[in-house]
Amino acid sequence: MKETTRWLDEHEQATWQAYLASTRLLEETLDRQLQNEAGMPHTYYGILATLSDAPDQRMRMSDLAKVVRGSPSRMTHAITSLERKGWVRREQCPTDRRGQLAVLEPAGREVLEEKAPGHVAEVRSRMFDRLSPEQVSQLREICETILDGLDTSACPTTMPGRTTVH
Amino acid sequence: MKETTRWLDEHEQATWQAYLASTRLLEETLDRQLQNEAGMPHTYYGILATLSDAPDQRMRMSDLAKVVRGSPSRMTHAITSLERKGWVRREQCPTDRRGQLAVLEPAGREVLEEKAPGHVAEVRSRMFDRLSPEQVSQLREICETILDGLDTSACPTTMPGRTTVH
DNA sequence: GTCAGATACTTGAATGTTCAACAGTCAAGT
DNA sequence: ACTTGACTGTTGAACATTCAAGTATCTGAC
Repeated sequence: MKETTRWLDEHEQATWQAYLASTRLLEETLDRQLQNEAGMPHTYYGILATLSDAPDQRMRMSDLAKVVRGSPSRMTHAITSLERKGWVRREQCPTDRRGQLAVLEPAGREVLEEKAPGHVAEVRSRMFDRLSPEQVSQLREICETILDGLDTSACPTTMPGRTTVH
Repeated sequence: MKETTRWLDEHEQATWQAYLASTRLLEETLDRQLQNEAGMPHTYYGILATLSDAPDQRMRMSDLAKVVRGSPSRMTHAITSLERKGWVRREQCPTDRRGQLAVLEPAGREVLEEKAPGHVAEVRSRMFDRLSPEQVSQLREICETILDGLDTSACPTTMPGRTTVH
């Protein structure tokens, strides 16, 4: 308990500041873009995208929550909101009466297909187009390392197969 | 307009997924820790920390917003909330009658000093302790590059001098 | 000096997130 | 069969953030 704190040195501080600023600003930028063009935040887009990759365009709430890394509560609220827009529908899980399935509606798939190109373009222009191939690899390595230290549940390295871009 | 979209290849997708997951999860972790231990979100902690580094522990709302990269509205709400907790106080700006100064209260400084070690420890254990020195440098480079492409206003590379850790 | 436009901050409504508490269901043991 | 405990999902309140609109003040051009 008595140990004196190991503060961040100058380089670490600068790194931390840059990290915070860039990650927040990027998230904010993507959020705003999707909000304007698709009428939903980035996280909701992620939900639709995940659903569209799922077999039969449907998924259990809890699984969805795991993949997207959101709380159960968040999922409930999110799906409720997406349901109101007609982009998603709930369905009783046939094998488990506790369960609910979130099902992507045609309208939802449409929005997704319509807005995906713009979104990818944004991601590219803000991130991948600015980094060298080596930097992309470095970033991946770094993020996966950090993730390993955080992710108590869920997949350590592999992602479920995705055909669409998020 | 007709251009076919350049989708992300497999490696880019994996990178993007890892990036999203790690940044969100890390932010969430820090947020939760500060919420539990200090009773405020990470962004509010950043505001207090910024104030504590400012000359005379005070700063114009707009300058504060610039440094922390938040909207004016956010600042108003945030300072209002911090004021309610007695950690900050508003003061009329002497040179510009439109202006407001946010002033760090002793109580605010106390919370900051009390909670800073735990916060730094968390940042270390989640991030810096897991990365090699080269990776830290790479990360800094990457974040600064991305930031350059996003930051319309504010400082491109240099941060205002900070003595405290965030 | 005055007026137009920019700047600084506030307000209130809407949205998304979290948390704690809850109800229904399952699975395992007894 | 029953009970216990885990799991699934929902609810409502609290909170942070955004957006659009509004007020007050400053600044510069005329």
